[in-house]
Amino acid sequence: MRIAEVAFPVPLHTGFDYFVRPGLAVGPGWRVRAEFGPRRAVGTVLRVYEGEPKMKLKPIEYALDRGPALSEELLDCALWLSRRYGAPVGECVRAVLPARLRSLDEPAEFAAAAAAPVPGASWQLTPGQVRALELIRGRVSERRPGAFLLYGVPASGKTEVYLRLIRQVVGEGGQALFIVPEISLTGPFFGEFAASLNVPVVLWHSRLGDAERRRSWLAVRRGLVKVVVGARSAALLPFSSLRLSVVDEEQDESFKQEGQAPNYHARDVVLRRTKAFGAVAVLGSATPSLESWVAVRRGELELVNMPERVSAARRPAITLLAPPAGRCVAPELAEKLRQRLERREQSIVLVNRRGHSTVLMCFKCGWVDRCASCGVAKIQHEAGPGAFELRCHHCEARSPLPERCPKCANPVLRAMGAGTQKVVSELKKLLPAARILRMDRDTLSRREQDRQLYESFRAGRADILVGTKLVAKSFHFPEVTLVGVVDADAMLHMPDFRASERTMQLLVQVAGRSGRADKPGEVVLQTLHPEHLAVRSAAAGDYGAFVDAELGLRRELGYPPFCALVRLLWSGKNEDAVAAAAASECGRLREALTPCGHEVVGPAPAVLPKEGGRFRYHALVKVSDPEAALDGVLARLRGAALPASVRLRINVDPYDLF
DNA sequence: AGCACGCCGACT
DNA sequence: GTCGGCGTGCTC
Repeated sequence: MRIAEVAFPVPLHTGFDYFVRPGLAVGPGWRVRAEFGPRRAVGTVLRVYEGEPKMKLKPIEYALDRGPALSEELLDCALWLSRRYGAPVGECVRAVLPARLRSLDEPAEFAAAAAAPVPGASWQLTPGQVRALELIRGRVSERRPGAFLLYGVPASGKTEVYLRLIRQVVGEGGQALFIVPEISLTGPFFGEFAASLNVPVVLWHSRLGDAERRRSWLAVRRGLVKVVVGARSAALLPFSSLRLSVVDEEQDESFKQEGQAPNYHARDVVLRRTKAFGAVAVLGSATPSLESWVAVRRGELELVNMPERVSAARRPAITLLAPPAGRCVAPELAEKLRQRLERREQSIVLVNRRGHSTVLMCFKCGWVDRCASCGVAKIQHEAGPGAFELRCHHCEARSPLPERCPKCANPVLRAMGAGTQKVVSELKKLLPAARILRMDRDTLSRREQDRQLYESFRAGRADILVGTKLVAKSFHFPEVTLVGVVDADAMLHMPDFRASERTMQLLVQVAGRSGRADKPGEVVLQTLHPEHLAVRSAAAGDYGAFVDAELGLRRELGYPPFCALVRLLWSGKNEDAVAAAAASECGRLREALTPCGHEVVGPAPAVLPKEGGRFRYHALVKVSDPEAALDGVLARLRGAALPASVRLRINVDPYDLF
């Protein structure tokens, strides 16, 4: 009897066997409809085999299409996602299929956004660019697979290298994938980039509507689309003739999908799929992730160095300052801002937090207002001129500012620290003539405002841009000659082993915004920890020294990239049941894994202790030898029995440890 | 995730 | 009496 194993889009780790009627054409990757429990559902065939079933099988009713919806390569990718990230197969299959795919027989013509022709770049390439292009181009045209880490200091012209490689591949008829961070935020700015490619480009990100998503997906599958510029999910598109993949800012955390299974990392998916196509992958960064450095040492990535900045651009001068008491901006920084104002040059001020200030606290009893549904401290926001409210930065719930402590009635409630709003109002007082723009998640939440904001700053209609780390992204503001960081060490104190790496990368990136053109740039970092490795190396512009030292620390402490982490998150409405399930499972895991040299940390209430009325407990498994042991650990976790009221989420290589 | 089944509270 | 709440269990 012919049997088909079918995956359904449900959070279950198994496929389900169905009887295949003689004469029914189905195979791996085909979409089929069948009875699934009390309902009928569309599933995807994982494999077809000949066998005698142990139980009575239901039949497949029919196939939705006349061929497979998923190529062998893409189905294989879905199965790999499931294994690598411990995610239910059906959800992995769903992740590589567009929502509401009706049929595969839609019209074949496809007009991608037309690109305005741009004169070919004629400027002189740096020796680094020439070397990089020779090496990678050769590999592309010889059709030899390869994976490169393009390590280029800020302003070394990585984008020009990407563009030339993409044009080459398109000229040879192949497909190119270009993945960039946060395209849903920066998407509006990519028009000019797409135009400079001079070929039809498809933008792929999470804000696309169903119809456009479906059309683009099918066009990529048919090979009608040659270039995709997209967010992380573009790594899961159904390429037919992929020849080149580029991941820009490869260290960026937005490439890791958190929150929803499968918790994949687009960088890893790209590397695997590009290899499957025998194609060339390029990971580019001025501040590569420690994972990629280790991959270079292991020979999995080839390092390509671009140490020179293009044209006359020089590295900005960097000054360290102690943060001033009682205010946000030190007099020295204020003075430098004033000088820029006089010279009609622009400045960027980075603040790590949106809102007005940090936690609101009662100075008598220590009471802190926490969000009822998330359990985290609320942040003070300026709702209007001089009017304040509290906001939960997790769920965005708002509440009025209490006049006195609800616990001890003490009227003295104080908010510490500084957010973007407070820095803006302080700067307005210090520099009344300055035209100041603010850019953070709050200002970008209003549609189209982001583009206006960006354009008015670039057009010189403002003098100072105050913002969160969004301002560190690769926008080009040629008139910026000063970058100030109000709280350079804000992230260092996060209880997270990546705190140092994140700080270093952010500081290098934001410093790179200063002095790009012929005007020399300057950077001021306000920090209480000028001696800290991340701050010191950022100030010295020595990423290599940072990487060496930090890798030493990671190895010593047994953190990635020298082990794999698996974060386990149990949640449920009954806190006792959640805690008990977490404890017993951790006990069993510890018993099984400790003898193998792995470590189980926890369980403990999650840093975000509640979400949507569900209590959360978490634990961390450190897998010391991921190559050999990760599969086994994940298999053990999948098999774990749980009470029905408790849900377990598995996150492999987590970035979110809260 | 759906969806059914089952066992307790306030309605016509 | 039964409509409906959501805890529990199952899906080839």
